[in-house]
Amino acid sequence: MRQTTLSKIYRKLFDYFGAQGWWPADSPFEVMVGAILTQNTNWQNVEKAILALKKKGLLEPEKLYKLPQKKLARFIRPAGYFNIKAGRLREFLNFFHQSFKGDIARMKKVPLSRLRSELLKVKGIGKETADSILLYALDKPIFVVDAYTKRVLLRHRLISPDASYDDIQKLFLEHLPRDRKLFNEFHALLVRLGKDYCLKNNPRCDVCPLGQDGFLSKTTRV
DNA sequence: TGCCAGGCCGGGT
DNA sequence: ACCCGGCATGGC
Repeated sequence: MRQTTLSKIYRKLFDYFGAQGWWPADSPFEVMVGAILTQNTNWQNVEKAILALKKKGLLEPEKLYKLPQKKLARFIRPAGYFNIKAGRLREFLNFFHQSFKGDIARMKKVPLSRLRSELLKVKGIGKETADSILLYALDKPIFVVDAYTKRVLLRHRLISPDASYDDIQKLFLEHLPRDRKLFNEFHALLVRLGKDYCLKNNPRCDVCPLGQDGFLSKTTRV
């Protein structure tokens, strides 16, 4: 891939869609909770769960930390997998409390690579969730790869079907300036494109902003 | 009405 | 190192 390929795609998406204003949340803590709740789940359902917690004033580090898992599960029910996710949130909240006393600023002081490996040790936090937390809650310069990212890149022949998370992440990290605002906006734009034009069952390739037959020539294939 | 949504884990090969 | 089943609600 040429250096400019991703930059061109970014410019094209930004010109077309404009700024996406991610992550939709009132606080970094809400981003972290949302990142776990949205695992393999429609964002609309996550919003319901978030709202349920907000209504009870529970969407704060200490409050949620003290909430029994059983009750937590009841509030986040609309987000699906609620028992699994209650357990995962519990794991994360323990980590957040024990390592940083529930303090975002304290957490932000840890260097990116070390914080990432610590997050990945938390049961229930995988690469995408960790990177979402790092980028969108803590302003760290890391790129988030998700199902939309893969689908869009695959459709435009910029990756092979068996490309791994790390393969795809490397593309962005190695071909773009290390700029957290760029990473933030770019990923949000890819999701937007994925939602509006690159759906699994209803693709609208004929009117895709990046072009119908793949964005660039075949020589740019990875 | 079935299919899908901003994954991850644990056990098996 | 992969592959698969399980986890669950709500919208279209």
